[in-house]
Amino acid sequence: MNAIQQAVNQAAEIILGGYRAACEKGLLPKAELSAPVIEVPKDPKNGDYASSFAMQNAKALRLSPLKTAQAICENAILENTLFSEVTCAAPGFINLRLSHGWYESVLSSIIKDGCDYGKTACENPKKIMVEFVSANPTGPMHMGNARGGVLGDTLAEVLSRAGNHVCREFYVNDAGNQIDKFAHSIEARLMQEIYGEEAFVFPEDGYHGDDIKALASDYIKEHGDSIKDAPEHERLNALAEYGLNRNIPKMKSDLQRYGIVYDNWFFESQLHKGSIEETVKLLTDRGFTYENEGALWLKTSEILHANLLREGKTEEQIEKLELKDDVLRRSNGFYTYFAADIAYHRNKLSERGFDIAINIWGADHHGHVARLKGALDALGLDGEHRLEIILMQLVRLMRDGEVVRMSKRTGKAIALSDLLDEIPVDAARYFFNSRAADTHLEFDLGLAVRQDSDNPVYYVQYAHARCKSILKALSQEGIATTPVNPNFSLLTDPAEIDLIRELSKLPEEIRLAADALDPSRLNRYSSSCATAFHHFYSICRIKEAATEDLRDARISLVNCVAQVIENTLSTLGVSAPDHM
RNA sequence: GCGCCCGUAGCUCAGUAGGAUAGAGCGACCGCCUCCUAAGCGGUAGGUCGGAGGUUCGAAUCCUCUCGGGCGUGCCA
Repeated sequence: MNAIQQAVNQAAEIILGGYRAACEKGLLPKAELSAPVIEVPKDPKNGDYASSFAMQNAKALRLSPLKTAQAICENAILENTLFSEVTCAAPGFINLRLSHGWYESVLSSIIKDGCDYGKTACENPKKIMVEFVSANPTGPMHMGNARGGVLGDTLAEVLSRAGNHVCREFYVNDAGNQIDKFAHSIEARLMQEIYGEEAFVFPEDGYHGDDIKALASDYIKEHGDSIKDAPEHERLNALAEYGLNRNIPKMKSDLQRYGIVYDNWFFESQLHKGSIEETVKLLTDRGFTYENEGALWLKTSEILHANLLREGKTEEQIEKLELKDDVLRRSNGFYTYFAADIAYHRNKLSERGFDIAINIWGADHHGHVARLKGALDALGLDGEHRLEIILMQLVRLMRDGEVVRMSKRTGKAIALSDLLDEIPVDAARYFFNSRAADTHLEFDLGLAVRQDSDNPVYYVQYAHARCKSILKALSQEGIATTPVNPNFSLLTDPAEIDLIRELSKLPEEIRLAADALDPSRLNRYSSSCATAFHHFYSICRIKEAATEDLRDARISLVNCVAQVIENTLSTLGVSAPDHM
C-alpha cells in the first residue's frame, strides 16, 4: 500500500474511531452509517484530507452535521497515526492534517526504492495483453498510429508498474482483402513503369500513395522485369510478399525510433491455417450461426439482444438499435476480417491465457466493439469483462490554422517517420500522451516543429536538469551530494512541504492511471511536480542554506525530486536529461 | 433515423464514485537575474461550466429534454 492510500485509509479509521468513542459517551446516536468518503480539499487551508462524513449521515443521525463533526473531532485519537490535527468546519466538514513525520517517511521511501519508486506490488497481478497500432502493412504509418503507439506503449508501461504482467503486441494484417488490393496496386505501378502509364489501368480502389510506386520500381531494380510474364496469381503473390517484407521491417524500425518495442508481432496469416475455421465451427456448434444466400452469418443481433436485456435495456430501446447480424464467411468462401478477429481474440484469451486483452482502436471502429465482445461471449470467453477496447479519437492535423485531411489513398498523409524527422521523440511522445484517448487531439504542425519552451515537455525536463546541475555544482565544491542520515525534520518551508506532497503522489498516480486505463494523467502529474520544484528552487537556497544540516536535507530532497521526475518520465518513455 | 465521443477563460485543455471561493498552460498586461541554468519565479485581467428543467442540505459532475461539432451505422479492413 502506498503512502497516500495509507493516509486515506487511516483518515477513515480515525473518523470512525471518533464516532464510536462519541457514541460510547452518549454524545452521538448509534446508527447504520455510510462509510466516510475521504477527499483532498481544494484549499490547503482546509487540511490535507477532508471528509463530508457528518453531512453524508446527517439524516441517519438526525443531528446537525456541524455538531456531529465536533463530537467526532473531540473524540478522535491521533496518537500513533500519520496525522497531527483534526478539526471541523462549517457546514460539517472534518479536516485532517498530516504530521511532519509522514512527509519525512515519503522521502525515506523514495531514497530506499530509487528507480522502483512509483511501482506497486500487486497482490493478484493480471496477465494483460495490450495490442496497439496494428497498422495495415500496406503503407506508411500516419499520425493516428503515432498517437496510438504512444498511448499503447505508455499504458502498457503503466499497467506493468502497477504490478501486472504485460505483453505488447502488434497484429499484422498480412492476409485478406487489403493484401489483394496491395498486390494489385503494386502490380499496376510495375506494369505502368514497364509499359507506360496508359498501358495498365490502376485499380480504382487501389492504394495511390507514392510508396507503392517506389515498391514497384525497387522490385524491378532488384529482380528485373521478368515478373511481368509470370502467371497473374504467381505475380501477385510475389509482389505482395515483396511489399510486406519491405513494409513490416520499416514499421518495426519506425516504431523503435519512437521508443516502442513489441514483445510479439502476431501475423493474421497464422490464423488462416485452421484457427479461423475452428473458431467458426465452435460458434456453429454452439448454435450461433446460420447460412443465408451462400454466406455464413453470426447471430450477432440475438447475442447482443440478450446482453442488452441483462444490462437492463428495454425491448423498445433495443428495437431502436436495429441490430444486424454479421457475415463470418462470404459467399465466395473467404472468411471476413471479423471472423479472423474473433479467432485472434480467442487465441489471446483462450489459447494464450491472457486474463485481459486491451485493444487500442481508432474511434472510427467503435461500431465493432459490441459485436466482437458479443462473439467472445458466444464462445464462453466473457468478452464483456475480459476485452477492453480503448477508442481513440482521431488526430486532427492542423497546418496554418487549417485542417489537413489524412488519407492513405491520396498519399498525402503525414507519415510517422516524417514526423520524427521534424520533432524530437521526447516532444512527440509527451505531446501524444497529453490528452485522454477519448478526446480529439489537435496537432498543429507549425507548433510541433518548434523546439522552444512552448512545448511543455521541456518544462519538466528542465526541472530534472536543474536538480542534476545543482548536485554537480555542489560536488565540484567538494560537498557530499548524497548526505548520510539527512535530517528531514528541518524541511518545514511551505514550498518544501508542497514539493514533498507532490513527490508522494507518484505511486498513486500510476495506480490511478492503470485503473482508468488513462496514462495521460501522468503528463499532468509530471508538470505539477516540476512546478512545485521550480517554486521551491526560487524560494529555498540550497548552497547558502542557513545551516549545513538544512543544506544536506535540501540536497537529499533534490535527489528525491530528480528520482521522481526520472521515474515519471521513464514511464512515459521520455528521457530525463542531466543538462539542457 | 439510430449509436459512440466532445462542448468549461481569447486559444488548447484539467476537474464527473456530487462538496468549501471552478483550475492550469499558452496569449495579454505588470514585476523579478551583483544570487545553485530566466527553457525559470511572482502577480493582474479574463467564466451565465452550450441551453432548459429535475433530483439534493449542496450539481461543471447524476437524470430528462434540447442545441452545436466529430465519427460511425459494408458479404471493407
